[in-house]
Amino acid sequence: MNNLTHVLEAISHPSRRAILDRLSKGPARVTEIAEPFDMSLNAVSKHLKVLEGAGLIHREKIGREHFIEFTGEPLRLVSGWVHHYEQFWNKKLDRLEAHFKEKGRKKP
Amino acid sequence: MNNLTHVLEAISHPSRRAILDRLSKGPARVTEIAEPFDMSLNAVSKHLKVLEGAGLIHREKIGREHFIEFTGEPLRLVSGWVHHYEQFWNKKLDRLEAHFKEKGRKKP
DNA sequence: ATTTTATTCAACCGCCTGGTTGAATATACG
DNA sequence: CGTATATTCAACCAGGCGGTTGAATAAAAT
Repeated sequence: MNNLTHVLEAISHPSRRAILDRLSKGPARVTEIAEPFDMSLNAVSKHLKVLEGAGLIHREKIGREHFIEFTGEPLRLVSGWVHHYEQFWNKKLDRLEAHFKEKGRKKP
Repeated sequence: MNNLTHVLEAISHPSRRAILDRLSKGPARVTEIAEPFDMSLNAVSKHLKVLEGAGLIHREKIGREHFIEFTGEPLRLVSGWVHHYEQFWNKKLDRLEAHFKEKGRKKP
């Protein structure tokens, strides 16, 4: 499974997006991250593992505490993928026009 | 479940992204879409239903044939979501700087 | 009218996911 | 030392996902 798939699967879960949102405001320990959620610490720990697997967070262990830091770079993949389709909603282009624009041809 | 979640789940599967890629080049019937894939027609039909549920395709039934057309607009949601995080990989900003930029404060 | 074609529906299956609880591990604190 | 804290590991479970096959439906073709 490629990296884009990993990243998309990771961010497709609302709780994981919420975790990323939290982390985008600064690093935090696992317990801190889990605190506002209505689920067990273990569940959050699992979500963090998924995010880590997608490269969206980085973990620094200091003593018994794990400091989790957001790593936005993999989202570049998502941005790149979706960018290909921007022509389909920008400028009210219809599908066919977008197609020809894509191919670099003149409009029919 | 909100719409962004629907869209992200839909595009997180490689086969569905491949289907979207195909459809971005022009509409097609279900059988045509399924042809290049190494899976049953039924499986493709299910994938199309997921994409339809996310609003990423539109279906026009003409006789017994279903013409499937790509609808890029829901990808706007993805673009918008990921846009929030662009600062984390653009301009080599580190996390903290990005944080302060986000808040509109001066750098420390 | 019969047959072929396009598509979905329904049931089934194996596997993964997202959650739980309880134990294990490792570090910090008294 | 013994105990409390931070985190993960392991086992379990319900439910959904992605796939299959076979039947149903509807339209076209002969």
